[in-house]
Amino acid sequence: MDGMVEENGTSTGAGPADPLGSASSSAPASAPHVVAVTSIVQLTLPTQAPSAQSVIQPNQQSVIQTASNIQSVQLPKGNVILVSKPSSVIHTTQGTLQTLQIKPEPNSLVSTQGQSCSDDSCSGDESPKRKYREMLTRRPSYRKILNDLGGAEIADNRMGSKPGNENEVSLSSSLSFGSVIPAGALQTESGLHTLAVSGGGAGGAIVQYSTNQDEHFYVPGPMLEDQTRKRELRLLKNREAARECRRKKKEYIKCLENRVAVLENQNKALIEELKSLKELYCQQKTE
DNA sequence: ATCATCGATCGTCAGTCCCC
DNA sequence: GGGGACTGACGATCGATGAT
Repeated sequence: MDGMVEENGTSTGAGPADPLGSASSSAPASAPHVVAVTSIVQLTLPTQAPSAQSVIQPNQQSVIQTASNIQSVQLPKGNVILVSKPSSVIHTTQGTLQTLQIKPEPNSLVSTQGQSCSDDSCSGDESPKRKYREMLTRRPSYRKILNDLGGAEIADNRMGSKPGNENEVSLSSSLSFGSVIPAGALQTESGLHTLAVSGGGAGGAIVQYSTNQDEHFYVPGPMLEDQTRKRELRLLKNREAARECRRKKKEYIKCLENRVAVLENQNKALIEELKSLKELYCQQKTE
């Protein structure tokens, strides 16, 4: 999922997995596409309102893109339309003058070059097995994805969490390692039992309880101090890592939602433009 | 007021990845 | 290979909401 779309809808990179990016990079430079031209008509489409500006800017990865700014294509009846439309959603990398090939196939909307590939599925030697393998491989971590997005600067707005938990019981004044205490003495609201025990090391120790058969807690002896300290540290780190991971996951999902919105807008605009082009074509045809 | 349900959040475990 | 980081999965908890 490289090359994600940021909130403003601009692509941040031409990542290989970006469906927009992959659609545009395959056009050979300046390949002419004049086929059996019988007549050429140049149209100038009415300029649209600013709100209807192209969603695909010239410096963007366009869904429909060529290397040259004038291109001819074959229409079903042999006519060629040169479209000059300043705010067209169909841009070249260098200009906005471009021709369209309206292919006879019903499913093909707009194509230059005769290759209407707009996703990764058309990349030649990609076998289905290979694609499945890639699907099954672990996707990049949220950290990587967000780094690629340039969103790594997402503020460290950690949720004011503090290490330790609400039910930590400090009995440092009365406990020592090896103590055995009644279970009832450690009741907490949620039933979690973590003891803070002083002595036996620098700054005391956090230990997990254990119970013996007759419902007493056993405070581990000094030999377990290191183990329990390490465990507590590991749990603490993992706790914070889980928080961070969830935060990144939320960001990632937000990005995906934004991307969906942008692509929906693009799709809408393209459909509208195609509609108007078809109308123009029909007009020309009837004349 | 009480109960059931649902969604969100959290902590923990386990598996995987990645760097040294 | 070892250790740390990351993340999916699971269960527990909590608050909101609707039904009774």
